[in-house]
Amino acid sequence: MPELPEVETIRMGLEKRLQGRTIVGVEGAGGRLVRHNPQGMLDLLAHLRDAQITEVARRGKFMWLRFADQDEAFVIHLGMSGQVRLHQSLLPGQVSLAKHEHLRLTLDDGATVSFVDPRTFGHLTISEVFTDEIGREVPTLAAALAPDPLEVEDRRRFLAPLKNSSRFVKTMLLDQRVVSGIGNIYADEALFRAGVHGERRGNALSRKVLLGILDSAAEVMGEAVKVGGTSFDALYVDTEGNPGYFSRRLFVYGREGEACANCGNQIQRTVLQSRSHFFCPTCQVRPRKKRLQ
DNA sequence: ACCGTGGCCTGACAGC
DNA sequence: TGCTGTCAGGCCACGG
Repeated sequence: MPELPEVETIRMGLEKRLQGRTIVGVEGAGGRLVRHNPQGMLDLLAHLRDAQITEVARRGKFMWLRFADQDEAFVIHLGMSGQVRLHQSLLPGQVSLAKHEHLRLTLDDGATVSFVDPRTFGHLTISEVFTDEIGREVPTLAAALAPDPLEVEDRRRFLAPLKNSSRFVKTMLLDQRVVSGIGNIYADEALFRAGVHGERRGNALSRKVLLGILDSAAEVMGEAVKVGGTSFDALYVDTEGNPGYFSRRLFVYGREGEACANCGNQIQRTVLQSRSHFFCPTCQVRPRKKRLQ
């Protein structure tokens, strides 16, 4: 579930408490979460044990820890239901891993970091890093990822694939190889703010309109980071267990039948590639339909 | 190369 | 208070 703002909220929470710390204890349950590791859970634990954390980094929805004297990063992807929780110390009765707790790290200050994921769509992976075309060190696991709109100021960098394709613009916003970090919530919010329907084709939109969509995406995600992201339920909470407060500032997502804040007409929901698409039918003009024979 | 669908999983919620 | 169906913030693999 978490998109860029939620992952960034968690990254900041981790950075505050993990940077400079050394991992003194590791406990892992294995299973689906480590499916991308060729060497499995034991190798992952071996990389983490006694490692000193130097950095907590993020691109799009991927997050990773870097360590002193290691070329490998510990990559965390939360999928739909992944959580990372910090505790000052081990609570009584917390000795063994809880249900859906797949990995637990103990730090040299006694704090613990737990990775929880009921649906196991997320993954935890050790991956080597390389230096990408904009000079950032990123894990090879995330090599196909485009940069995200909050790390690249010049949004023209994202234009070419959008402008040259006849795919739906919403589909491309969700394509992490085109621009990363945007998921279903923020795609709909960015399109609403830009006044563009998600079923417009990329090559049917002007560069100006496309840049406007990218600006809106950066703007809405930046605002969401400031209030800790979007929580609809207890599935998304930050590292301290607190929800984010951006759901009250969503204009269209999850608001089918409610009045559009801009024009007062009813927000509609449609399905695009098996996923909900929320939009205002008057503020976001649909593409012209081909005349049926 | 694209679109649409279904699958991966569990839990929450609505309606009966 | 069940039960059953539907849905979910991500992503990937099919088939057409």
